[in-house]
Amino acid sequence: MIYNFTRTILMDALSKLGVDNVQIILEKPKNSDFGDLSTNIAMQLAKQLKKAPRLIAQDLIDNLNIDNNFVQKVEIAGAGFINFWFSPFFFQKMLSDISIASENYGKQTIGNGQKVLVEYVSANPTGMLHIGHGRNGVIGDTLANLYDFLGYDVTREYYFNNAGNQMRNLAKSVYVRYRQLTDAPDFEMPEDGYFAEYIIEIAKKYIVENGTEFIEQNDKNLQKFQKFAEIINFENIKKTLIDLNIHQDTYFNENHLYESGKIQALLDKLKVKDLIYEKEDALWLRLSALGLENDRVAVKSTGEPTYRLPDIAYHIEKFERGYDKIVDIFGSDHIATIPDVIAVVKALGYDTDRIDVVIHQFITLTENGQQVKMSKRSGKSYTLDELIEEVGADVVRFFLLMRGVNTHLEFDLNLAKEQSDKNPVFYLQYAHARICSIFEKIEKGNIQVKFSNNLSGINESVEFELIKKLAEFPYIIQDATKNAEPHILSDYLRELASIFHNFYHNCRIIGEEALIMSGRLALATATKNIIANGLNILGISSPEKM
RNA sequence: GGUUCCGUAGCUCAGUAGGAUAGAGCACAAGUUUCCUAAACUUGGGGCCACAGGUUCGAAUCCUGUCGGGACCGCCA
Repeated sequence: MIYNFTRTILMDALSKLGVDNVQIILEKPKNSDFGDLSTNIAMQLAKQLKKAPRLIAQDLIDNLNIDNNFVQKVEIAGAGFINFWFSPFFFQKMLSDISIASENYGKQTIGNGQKVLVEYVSANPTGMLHIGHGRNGVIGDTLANLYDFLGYDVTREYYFNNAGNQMRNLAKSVYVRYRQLTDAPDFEMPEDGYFAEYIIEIAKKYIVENGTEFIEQNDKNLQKFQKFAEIINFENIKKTLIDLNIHQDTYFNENHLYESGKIQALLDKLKVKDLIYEKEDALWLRLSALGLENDRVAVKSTGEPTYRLPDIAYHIEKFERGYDKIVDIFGSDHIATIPDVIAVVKALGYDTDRIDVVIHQFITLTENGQQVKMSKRSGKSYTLDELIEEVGADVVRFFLLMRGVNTHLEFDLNLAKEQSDKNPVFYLQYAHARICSIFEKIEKGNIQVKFSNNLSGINESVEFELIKKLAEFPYIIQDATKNAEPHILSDYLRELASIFHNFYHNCRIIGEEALIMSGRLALATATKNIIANGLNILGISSPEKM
């Protein structure tokens, strides 16, 4: 509100000076000596107008149509900043608007019902999810929540491949474990097999359900083991996702692309466009014609396609399903392959600007200051299940979301396990619980509260600080979504909680005179709603008691 | 060797449409409770923003290079 208000009066003044089409940057000064809001527009225009910034600033102020009910003071400072101070009445009005919107404050319609597909997790059913999948899933799920909050029509998709090499490997590994448990203790695991403990569990389960009769190693039998393992793995994965409060609407099987003929259709199209050619019995994508470094194999000499072909077909499929926006969440291990896929999809005539690829970096787990190695081969990797079990879903989600997606985040197990004030999750949740307890006290103590629209009881600077922070919420949501950075929201909530705790410490609610009490209750209610909404978007619970 | 991410306080990290004195949490030190939850609040010390150049009124932020760490560079996905 202060942003729109200030932008409007500035634009008005600018047009009086004959300046149009400039973007006005408004920011909250770090130092409160510089007012409630600040703009550097005069400095921005210095070059264009060939005039000293401070003189431009003065011209602007002279032309500002200032309503003294809203604006207390405007000053020029430093090299040419224009600083605004707002009136208590304005802050009261802001709080009033926030209160009227109630739980819907911050919800927006800018998405306008546009269809967004967010794809995340997308782990193949070869085993348990690990912490890397967790980061992927939690980022995707939170972005989906954000889009939803902004009024987009969101579909959450999980893409998987239950065929191919990795799955055959899995089948073989389970089969070997089965043989080891039945007739052949010395049967050797394939070199690139899955060595993790759960493979043995699957084999044991197979025995429980099917007995221990001798099973010959052949394709048909391996198929049976594969299907068996796949079903168990998917059950486990889905359970883990639910435990972490990650939701998916649709599961898309890569195989569908083959069965429906989409892969063949893609190959045909590529041939027509001369983007594919044969060399050494394989089919190669002519990526060099699309501005990329090297051509890559699309179909191996064995006749099997590489992952590139279905990836391209899948993106086309997404376009054809009519999505306005396509969001992919990938780990940094995919970073090299994405340009290939995008380039081909673009060459086939699709508007790839609608694709937003979010790449997150890897995680390092530390315990007692030591890095916990995560190795797939040895099977010693920490599973998501174990992590959730140990520290709880709220903590896992928050820790995975509290850093920029582009940082190599360090997951400190000791800190995560800490059930104390050191753990940043509880700081937020505690603010929520504190507010709830005020209302509980009022209810139980039969305290009379007269709610009124008159917020003139709000006059302390801590209260204004809190209102300013509350008013940022809608912009924070937009920012976090646009930049695909959930941590923008978690950082904001932490700051909000901090200002609230400060307010709580300085301003009593119960027992104050009616006007002050009702005003502060409105403030507490608004804070509670925003924390609850924010935590909900992050997929974290808002406890009423702690 | 190439591509890419990162390098900011003792530790973990914000800040990168160029702007005012570079911030937060933790750790460390000192304080706050007859009063709505002390899982809280207040105050303090702590910095060659990896390094070197460049662009300009102004650079942690943009450009070039160097160094250090992660990821990727396959007829694996």
